[in-house]
Formats: sequence, C-alpha cells, structure tokens
Amino acid sequence: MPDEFDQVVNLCKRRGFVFPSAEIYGGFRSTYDYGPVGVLALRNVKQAWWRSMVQLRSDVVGLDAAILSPPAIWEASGHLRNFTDPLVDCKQCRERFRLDQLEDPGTCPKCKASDSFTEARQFNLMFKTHAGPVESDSAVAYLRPETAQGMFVNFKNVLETSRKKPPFGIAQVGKSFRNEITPGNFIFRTREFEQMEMEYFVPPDEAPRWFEYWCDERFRWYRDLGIPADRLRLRPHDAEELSHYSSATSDVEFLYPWGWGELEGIANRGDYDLTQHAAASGEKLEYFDQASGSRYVPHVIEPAAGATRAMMAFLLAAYDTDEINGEARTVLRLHPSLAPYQVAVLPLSRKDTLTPLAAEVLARVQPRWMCDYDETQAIGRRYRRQDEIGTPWCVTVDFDSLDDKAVTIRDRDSLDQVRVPIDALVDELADRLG
RNA sequence: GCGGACGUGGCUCAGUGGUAGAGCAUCACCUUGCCAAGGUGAGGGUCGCGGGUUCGAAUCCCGUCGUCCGCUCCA
Repeated sequence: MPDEFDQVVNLCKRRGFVFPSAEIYGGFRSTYDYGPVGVLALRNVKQAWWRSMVQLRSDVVGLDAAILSPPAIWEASGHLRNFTDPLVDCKQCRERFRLDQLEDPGTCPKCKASDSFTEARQFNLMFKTHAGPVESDSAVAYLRPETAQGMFVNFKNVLETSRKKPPFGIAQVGKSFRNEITPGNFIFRTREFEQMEMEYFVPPDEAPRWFEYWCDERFRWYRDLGIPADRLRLRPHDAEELSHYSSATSDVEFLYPWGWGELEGIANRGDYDLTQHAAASGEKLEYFDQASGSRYVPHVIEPAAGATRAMMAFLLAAYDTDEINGEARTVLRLHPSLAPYQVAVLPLSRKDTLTPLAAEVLARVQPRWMCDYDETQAIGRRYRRQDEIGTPWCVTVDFDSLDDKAVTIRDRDSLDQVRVPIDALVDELADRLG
C-alpha cells in the first residue's frame, strides 16, 4: 500500500478528522466517528452536493425520509430477495464462495474437491431489527440499505406538493446501513455510511439521454471540486455486473492508493421501482401529462454517491507535501468550500495589545465562514497547522495593524501575503471564495 | 466467517521473563515576532481486553476484540 494512504489515515486521527469508533473499548469494526475537523469537512461535502443538486437547480427538490422501514418496502424493492448472498464454504480448503457465482455448484474452484461444500447460508445485507417493545414478527423493521426507496415511496407526495413535472428529481442525503461481509479500507466501505442520492424521473423515451447527461454532470462535479481528471474515470458496467434494479450503470471512479474504486454509481433504473411499488401497494405511481393526454410510469436515472468515501477521495487528492525554506510541509490543498475552516485568524503575538484587535477581526469573519483562531506558539508553526487541515487563508494581525487598521492574508497555496484594510477584509475573502 | 501478519503514552517506535523509555506532539511560563526558533517545567501508558503458566509477564500459552493483506464487495 503506497504510504499516501497511511499518511492520510494518520493525519485524520492526529488532526481530528476521523477517529475509530468506541476506541476506548477496543474499537467497533467498520464504524468511525468524525471529529471536530472531520465533521466540518464531511458536512461541506454534503453541502456542496446539495448546493449543486438542489439549490442551483429548479428541477430537483429535497427529501429526508425515515431510516427505519417496514419489510413491505424491501419486499417490493427486491432487496429482501436480491440483497442476499448465498454463501458456501469448502470443507476441504476452507475458501468461501457465492453459490450463485459458481460455474459448477458441486466442485470447489480452488481445490477441485467435489461435494465438499457446506449447506448454503443466506447472508442478507440488510440490518434487521424490531420496532416496538415486543420482538414479535409483526414488528420487524429494517434499517434502510439505500436512501433511494424513500424517494420512490414518496413519489406521489412529492409530485403533488411540489407540482414538479418530469423531468424532475428528488434528492436526499442521509445514512444507510449494509451488513457488508467485509468492510475495510478505512472509511471506504463501512457498514454504516452516508449517501447522497438523487432520483431523476423522466419520460421513458428520454431516459438514455438523461443517463448520459448525469454521467457527465457528476464526473464534472468531482473535477470542479479539485480531484484531478487523471485520478477520475467513468466506467460503464458490463451486463453481468448490473444490480437487480438497473438496466445500465456507469461508475464515477477515483484512483485510490489501492487502485480504481467507486465514488458514485449512475444507474438507469427504468420503471422498475415505481412499477414494483405500484404493484405491491396498490397505488398508481404514474404521471399524467396534460399536454399530450398520456399517462406513463416515469423512468428513473439515479446518481448515487457515497459521502464518506467522497470525503476520503477529496482528502487523498488534496494531500501534498512540499518544502518551505528547506523544511518539509504537509498541506491539504482542499477546495476552499470543502476545507474545514475557510479562515484562520492569527495574532502575530499573544501580547494583550494584539488580542483585542484579533478578536474584532474574528468577529467580522466568523458569521460568514467557519473560522479557527490560534494565538499559541510561533507564527510559522501555526501556518503549518492550518496547512495540514487545509485552511486556505490565514489572516494575521500584527503590530502595524494597530496603526494602519489592516491585516495580512496569507494564501495556503501561493504563500502570497496581501495587506488588506480590516474594513475590506470580508469583501476580499468573499471574492477569493468565488 | 476462513487463512496470514500485527496491537507499548495523541503520533512514530525502542524495550523478549524482574514491576515501562525516546523523539515528535500537547499544556504552562520566559524569550522571539511572518512560515515547524530557543530555554525551563508539566501532564499523559495497569504495554488492546480477559484468563492461564510463573516467586515474578509488555515479554511465554489460550481466548477475545480491533487493524492490515487475500476470498468478498460496490455508495
């Protein structure tokens, strides 16, 4: 494993991005907690997504659906049937296989032993629990394995209340849960994770066009937020790797230190979900087009992204080391809108003469952006600390500031220092943030 | 879940049977004042957890939890 990965994992722990969950009890596999700096970065990723997906579009509306859900949803969606892997173990060589992927279900592909398999065991990827005080069958509930079904189940509600017409979308950010057989690679695959999904409902004949559109759109999103184009690719799925609901899928992949891995899947789900739910619930999940007088079940294009693994990709892509005056420096070149703090206010000295003015500067910037404030130790050391967590701009208050009422903005990447009147500081920073 | 490696202060590691160390980091004070400066001092580890062997365990044995690699998987 290249050490870029280890460096970033280490940085995450050291600087308060990500901690292993329940660490004082020895940890709990596949769960992670986001620290003071990490929660800001993760929230910025989700905010950037919401902004591009909902705020800047008039054809997409938001939703926040329940995580706890009744079995009926997952029976209709196919997850109870298809999200189940039948697993067998070879008693001879102890390898484990998916029964449905074996060419010859009677022979072990590894050691060639015949009839050596254990009884197939169903391994369902959904977390099952019980709603209500009694663990009776009637109270079975599932933690959602994807947020998408919330959009399908609410299709009519949203259609009626938002008065949107196809093509239109419903977007949701939230947690999902999958009992993965093997989680791993830090926060890349965890059993509890956060999704950013959007279901885009279109007239059936327009589906292929919108599929291309969203592949394009989503690829660009990552690139515009700072992932270099040569670490990104769009990979169409082969027919045999398509999931049960999809008729076409392309993945936006990132070149992780261990190889290409998925960031986001763009799927053409056709009319599968609405048809399934309509049949199971008895509700008509259709759109009636007044203009043409026609009635149809919209097809769905779904860009589904992982927020936590996206954050990791942004951190990996941003991680850099360089040299200043012969000293090594670690710097996260995060896009300013993703950086935990946009601004750090640093009085050059901790002397009482400077701190009141520094507090005043902080008070001006703090309402607009997430700010850090640090008055300890030497200024160079404080720059390095901010570099390590990706803060794009440091504002220093020095002794001249007392007379000229101006401060210095230091740029993380160019290292340029620009003198700006305190009255013009907010406008100057706003310009730089774009 | 199976096979292999590993688990010592926040981080990186030393310590292989006699009841824990270093560097960095953190905090306080002094000094300095624009890119990890210097000085003095402080806090912090029942060596992942539980059990066993032993007069005595971080060190040996068993179990367990966790991490990494492979089988797996897909946001």
